[in-house]
Amino acid sequence: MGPTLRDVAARAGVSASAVSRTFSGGSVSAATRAKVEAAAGALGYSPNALASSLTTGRTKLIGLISTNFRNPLILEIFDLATRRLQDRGLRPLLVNLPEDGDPEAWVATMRAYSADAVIVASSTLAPSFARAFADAGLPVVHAFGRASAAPAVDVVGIDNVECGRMAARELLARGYGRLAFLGGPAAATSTQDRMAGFASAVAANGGAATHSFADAYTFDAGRREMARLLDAGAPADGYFCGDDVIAIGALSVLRERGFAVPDAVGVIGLNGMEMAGWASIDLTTIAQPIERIVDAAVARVAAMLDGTAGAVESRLFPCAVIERRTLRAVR
Amino acid sequence: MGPTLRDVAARAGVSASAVSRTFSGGSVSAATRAKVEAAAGALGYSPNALASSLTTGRTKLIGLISTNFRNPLILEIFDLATRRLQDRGLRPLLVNLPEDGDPEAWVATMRAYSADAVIVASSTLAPSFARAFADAGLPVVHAFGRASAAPAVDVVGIDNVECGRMAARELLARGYGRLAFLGGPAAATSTQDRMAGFASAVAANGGAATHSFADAYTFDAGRREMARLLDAGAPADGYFCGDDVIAIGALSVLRERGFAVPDAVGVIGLNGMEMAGWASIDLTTIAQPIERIVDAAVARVAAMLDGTAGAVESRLFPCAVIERRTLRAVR
DNA sequence: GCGCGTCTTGCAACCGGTTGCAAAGACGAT
DNA sequence: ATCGTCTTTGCAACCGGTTGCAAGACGCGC
Repeated sequence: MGPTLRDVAARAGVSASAVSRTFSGGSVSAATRAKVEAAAGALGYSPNALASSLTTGRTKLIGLISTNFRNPLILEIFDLATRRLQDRGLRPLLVNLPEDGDPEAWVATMRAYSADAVIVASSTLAPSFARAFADAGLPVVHAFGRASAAPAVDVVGIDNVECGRMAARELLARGYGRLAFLGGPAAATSTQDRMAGFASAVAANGGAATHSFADAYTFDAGRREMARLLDAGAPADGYFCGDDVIAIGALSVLRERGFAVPDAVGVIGLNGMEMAGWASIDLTTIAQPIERIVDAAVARVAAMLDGTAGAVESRLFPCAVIERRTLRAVR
Repeated sequence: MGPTLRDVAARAGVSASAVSRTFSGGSVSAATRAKVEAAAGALGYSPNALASSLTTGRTKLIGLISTNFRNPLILEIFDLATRRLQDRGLRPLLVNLPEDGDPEAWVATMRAYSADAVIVASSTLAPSFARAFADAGLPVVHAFGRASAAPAVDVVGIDNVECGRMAARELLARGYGRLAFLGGPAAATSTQDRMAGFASAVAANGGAATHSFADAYTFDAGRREMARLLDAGAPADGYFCGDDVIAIGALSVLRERGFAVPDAVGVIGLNGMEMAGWASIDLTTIAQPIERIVDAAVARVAAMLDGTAGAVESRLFPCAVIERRTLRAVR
């Protein structure tokens, strides 16, 4: 399509190697560099990154793989991740993983494009998904993934079990007595971990929590599941929702049906997405430090490419409760 | 890294060409194909798409360039666009365009990666931005862009001027008399067009509309601007907000300050994003047919790659008002 | 002017596929 | 058995850069 390195070489009256070296930081005399740059400028030459990747083995392409393209939280993640990658000269190759996400097809895709590394950004995928990339020799970081004592791949995220406990403590401290976990899809590792932590803390307090699951990370799924719970009778008075969007949906049903929130019924979410703070919503939630997580994930990937990354590790950042108006005051 | 085509050829006892042809749909005998596939399977071979792009000139990489990574609407667009591209075997190379978006750097990036085409998904960027890609010989579609009578690049989107008129008609029909346009950033082409249509329809009715601009497509920016308007006195009673997120922010201030929405003050948004329909928000808005637009943009790109695309064109889809609870009934 | 070390340069091979071309092979008809 | 046609196959050149190597240019001290 455009002019090639040899075109530039011919016009500048130097060899192809000289041109290559001026563009890839090799050692070239000032005179040669000037000639090459003049010729390249005149021709409108720009080096073909893919051709060079053939010999260097580096494409600067980073697979950015995610599910949940419906959850607004992921947009904050994309915004940060793309910025950070771009700042380092890396290019995100975006993958919208279908529900039935078979890793193999995507491993093959990433290999076909010689991605330098892969960031799996998902709190729902099992560790085995990310491991498939590692097994194929692709550097991989699982952002928002489940940590493990003997990790097979790098994980950067939060301690979902601890978040579950934290939610239980908040609800109990405010005198809510009949607690329920209203999670996201049951298959998600984050749902399982949050539920486990929640249940254990409730049990430690001598209580018992019920649990149920919305079938997606959407407002409507949250609404449907809360409506179902209310219709089924014997509702709880303290809900821990495994995601803010679901919490917002659940909240809308509670308010519609005349439950006094937070006095009669309390709701706490998880994620800390921007909309939870919108005036008409005002959801008390456990916020994830998204920026720190994404920064750490990208930094880790960059370190892997430099070869300065150490052993595989799980890095978890602390979450914090953001108090708003869906839980009453501590008694 | 992985095994190469020649490794497979050696193991299968055939030439490299035979392997290449089995994988890229050339004519090969059944016997050879079987041998090659067996060898490839045993070796775990997967073809290097980038190497083949060198000779074929096709990478199946599609630049997906956007601004506004903070507006939830863009997530719906990403979800659809990535799905549609993936369905066609195309790979989105995502670009988060910085504020000071100089096209040249990104044209160079797209050329460096030999992107087959570029989709610019933004209602704020000027036509000249997309044109820079076309000028560099890259097929480009501007989704959500400004149409033109003599288009230089393909545009798929909506008629923002007509949307402005539509908003004015809705407000007037419901008896709101003092109308105001509260747009997004003034530099955005969509803001300018929506305002122009709004002003012209109000003028045609013998009235006059005021206008002002939020400085970003965010809840907070909408809040700030509406608060400023109210503080400045002489507020309007019918607002057309150039974006749903801004409308939701503006609405929150109105409700906080005790204005009766929709009886005393009406608000109509634009976009039709999912959250506008959430129970506690219930924003009347003009919905863009996002799915049709994205489908058309991707289809157009695919046609360009096939060489079946005709002349450059602007394709606009109709918008429709979604009635909710921020405008009173038609009088 | 000479010898030596350092820097710059070009050649040529290579990265991993693709493809035009001609030779080889398969097959049916005569 | 011969001929002609069609298909399959391998060779070798090529896509656009990179890089090891050796030769050439240059500067410096003696």
